[in-house]
Amino acid sequence: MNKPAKNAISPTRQENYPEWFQQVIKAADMAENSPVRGCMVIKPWGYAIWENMQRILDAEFKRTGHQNAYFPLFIPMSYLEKEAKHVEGFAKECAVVTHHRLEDNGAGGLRPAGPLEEPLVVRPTSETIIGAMYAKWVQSYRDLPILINQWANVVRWELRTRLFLRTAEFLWQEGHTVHATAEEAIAETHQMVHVYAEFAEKVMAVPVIIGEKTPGERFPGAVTTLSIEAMMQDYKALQAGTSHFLGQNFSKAQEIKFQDQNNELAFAWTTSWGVSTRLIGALIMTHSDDDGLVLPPRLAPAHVVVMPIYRDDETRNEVLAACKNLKQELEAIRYHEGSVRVEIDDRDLRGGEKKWHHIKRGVPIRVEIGPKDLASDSVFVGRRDEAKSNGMPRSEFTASIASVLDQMQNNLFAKAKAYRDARSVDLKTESEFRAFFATDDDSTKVGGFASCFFESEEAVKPLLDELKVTIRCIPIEQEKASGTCFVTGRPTEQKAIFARAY
RNA sequence: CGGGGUGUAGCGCAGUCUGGCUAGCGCAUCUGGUUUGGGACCAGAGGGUCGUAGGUUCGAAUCCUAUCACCCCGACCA
Repeated sequence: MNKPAKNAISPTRQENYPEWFQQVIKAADMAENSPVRGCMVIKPWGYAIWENMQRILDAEFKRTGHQNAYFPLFIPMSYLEKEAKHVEGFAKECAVVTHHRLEDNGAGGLRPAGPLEEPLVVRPTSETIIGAMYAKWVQSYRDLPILINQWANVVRWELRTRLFLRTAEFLWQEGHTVHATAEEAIAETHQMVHVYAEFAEKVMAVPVIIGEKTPGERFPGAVTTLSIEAMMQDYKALQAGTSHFLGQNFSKAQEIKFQDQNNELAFAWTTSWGVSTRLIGALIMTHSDDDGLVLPPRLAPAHVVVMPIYRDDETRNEVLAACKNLKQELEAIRYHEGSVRVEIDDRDLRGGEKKWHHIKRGVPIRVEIGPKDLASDSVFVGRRDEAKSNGMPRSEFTASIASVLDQMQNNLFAKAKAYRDARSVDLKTESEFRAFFATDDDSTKVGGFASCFFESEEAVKPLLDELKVTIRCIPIEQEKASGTCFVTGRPTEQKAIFARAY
């Protein structure tokens, strides 16, 4: 049977966006659901993207003075109870270990043996366990700041899960820092949200808005939560990273105290910040098209896939040798923090099938080399962002590869930004707001980012609940201004981005 | 937790109402052949505790009871 002639992915984005998202992941072979409810298996192609993210972010964390460490997966339940808002926020979604060891149940199966004295919570986030250690480590102002990050998995027992966007277990990094002053901690919080924004825009080619969360959307126990917000192709917002100023809430709950330079005992100021495998979801939903995954070159596990074309064993060796030679030459070319990454695909598959395989996986550049190309010392090149392939002299290809990759990277960002800006509006009244978020039966693609003055969360909540819209953030870079609340009509200086969200 | 739905080959499904050939189809896989600068074609093959347990019956994928799992809508989602 022939595959659809037009698009590799069915349904298309227009037809059914959520289903399209699942199909892109499947077609690119990035991840799949596991036998464990809500938990995904990240397959090599997906994991390689994560490794690229890790490597680049980790270098940024180190550059900004942080070190990596590792803390336990299990947290004594009592630790979580110490900060009231924190418990409230996380209790419902915690997985809890109540027993240790297994024994024969007498029916050929197993059963848990000994109950634990105190249940252990599988970390939903590590503020409490890390704070408990910090309390021991911090005695003097000379012990500060503590700037530590950990790469880990966390578990949040969500009721409804979706690959990469919300899974019961996910991979992330969490930075946890301790400072002597509020100013320093606040500066850290801002520094890290800017690291995330820079990463999103420069590496992921995903335009983001940096903003502050309103009290209702804040991390439980935080004084201030900063986030980066991105717009997906269905115009919904995705929170892609957060950075929290925790004030002294956790240090008081956990007794993180130190003697300052005036010989007085003071509670420390803490922060935490994190990004997760959800970034991969953001990547997919920002750039991919109806032919599958589209990867920004800086994160692509392979920049170039080389496909040898041959009919018989005679040409095979010759063509393969040329492919290996090209791979070697390309790999000697520097590209950002490494070199050009090249794969040779000499699997025994038909050419068309191979080509589509790599299109669906989002490889930026495909190169085909056959006997005719050898004769003319040229290569046949296809770009993921262009429908047609073109022949060109081999030397021209190798000389331009780095700049072509950069150009593709920049194009992706520009395209995503234009897409977002086209759906970002300023709205002044409730009727404008309702019209903007009105549900269209023919399409799930309605709404976008609405920038509006609002009096308070309470004042707009009923309308937001009705329309399933949330306050994403109060952008930190917007100009100070005053206007009138789009719901109550009363004067206010608060202005936020409103959107439907994942 | 409330409402609805589905469990049959790796994936997608038909068959269930009305019990009865050896449980079938498409895709995928494997083999052989013809092909090959573009998602091939022909022929053949392998692959199933019909979610699980019990019951009714000469006979159960099909009827009955219980149970488990998953999906959709809602609630929930710092």
